[in-house]
Amino acid sequence: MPMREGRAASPGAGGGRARTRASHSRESVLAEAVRLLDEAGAAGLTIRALAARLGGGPASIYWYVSGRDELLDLAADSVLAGVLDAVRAVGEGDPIDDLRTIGETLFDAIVDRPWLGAYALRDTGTQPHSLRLYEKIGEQTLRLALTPTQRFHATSAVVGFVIGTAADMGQELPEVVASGQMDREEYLAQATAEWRALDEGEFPFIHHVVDEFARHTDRGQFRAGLDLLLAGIRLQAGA
Amino acid sequence: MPMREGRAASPGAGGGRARTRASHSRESVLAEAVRLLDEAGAAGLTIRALAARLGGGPASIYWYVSGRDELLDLAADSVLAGVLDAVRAVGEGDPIDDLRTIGETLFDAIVDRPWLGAYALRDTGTQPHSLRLYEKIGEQTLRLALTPTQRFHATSAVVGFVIGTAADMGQELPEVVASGQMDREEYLAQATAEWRALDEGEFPFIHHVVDEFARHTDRGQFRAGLDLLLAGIRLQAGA
DNA sequence: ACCTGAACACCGTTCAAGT
DNA sequence: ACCTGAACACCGTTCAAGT
Repeated sequence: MPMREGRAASPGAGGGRARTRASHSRESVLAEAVRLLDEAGAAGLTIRALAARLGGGPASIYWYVSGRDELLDLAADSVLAGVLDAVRAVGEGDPIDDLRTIGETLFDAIVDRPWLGAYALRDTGTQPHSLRLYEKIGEQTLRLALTPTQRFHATSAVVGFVIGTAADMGQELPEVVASGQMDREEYLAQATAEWRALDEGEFPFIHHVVDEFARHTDRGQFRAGLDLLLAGIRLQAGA
Repeated sequence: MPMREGRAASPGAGGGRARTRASHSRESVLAEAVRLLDEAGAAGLTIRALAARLGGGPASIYWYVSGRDELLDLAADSVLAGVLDAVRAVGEGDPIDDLRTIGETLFDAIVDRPWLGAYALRDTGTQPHSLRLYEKIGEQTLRLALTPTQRFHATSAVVGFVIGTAADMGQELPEVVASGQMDREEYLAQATAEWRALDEGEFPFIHHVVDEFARHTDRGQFRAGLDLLLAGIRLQAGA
């Protein structure tokens, strides 16, 4: 694991002498990885494409990162710095409300960057910002009348729900939208039509909620689910 | 999309004439895919490996399936037949208890087959068993005093929590366990040690729950979170 | 109808060698 | 200390051709 502190030797800064050899830094590698991920998704982040954009060969990446997996882990974690910053002031209000605020901020970040879902908050050992975000969420439960076990479970549940739901929604649109053949509205309309075509005796629930489905937004659905979970936590805390 | 009904022309059945050309069926392709997934995980399911095990060339797979993605989708869905069967009799008890039973059964199936997490209940349009499982979960909410919108949200929340949490836990152990260098206990011990080494002033929550973390089981953690969500749903239904 | 052969256009990763 | 060149051992997918 060759992990050094990046010394920020960004090309083109200063001197003006013509460069023949490419030179990166850990920060620039991760920043470019994030840019590539934003443009092309997780599948688009290849070692070779990343190296090409940095102006070097594939092998150079391995100086900064042990492999593609670690690259994804670190790139995802680096983005959580922004989430952490956005919730820095949270923690003075009603604890449940604050949990909701943090959860929504994290959810929005993943909706913005669907590739985040699969890698955010995965390994607190290698992801420093994930660790701090987990801590931040957990701290809200310290202000609730719960046992340590209950706090641990409540925090895990919130994290699991937010990440799980967001990750699921991020990849929800199968192939069609990704390839630009269809937008979200068309997709919803088609799925709705398929649901209506099902036998009503065999699928009573589907028919019962098909109108809700047609109207739903991912964010509203997430918000409602999070509120149910938070209601359960509040009940347990007797608050 | 060349999707025909499989006609089950499994080799070796009947005649006894020596076969020179490989011959599959859609069912045998999916069954072998599941076997490969169980042995080697999602990364191990390559078109080439699958074809080799079926005794043919890679191109033959494309007769039964439009590509690797559809293969994963269908293989995952095929396994849900077992889950559906296991919960067929559920639906006569307390609705919340029945939701818990279905949720746990699905969770256990994903723990057994970690590759399931990323593909189960993803697209009701192409996954018939996922559709039926979603219907089954939703039907329990029909017996609760909720509005259609609330039923839709409750069902989505349960599905999201179960799949999300299970998927997360299925890939939770990063590299070390997969490569067999470390078992779960060692991993937990190391992570616990790292948590204890953190500054207590900066990470009060981590220190507060480190003992719980050291003792926790994935299933217990899942169960506790699901109960919090179900408590929220029960509260909303006034039951 | 269903499979083969062979190619196309990629991958991640390693490692000796260079600077 | 950090990067290049070049190779190794793979991939998914396509498509004309065969049976």
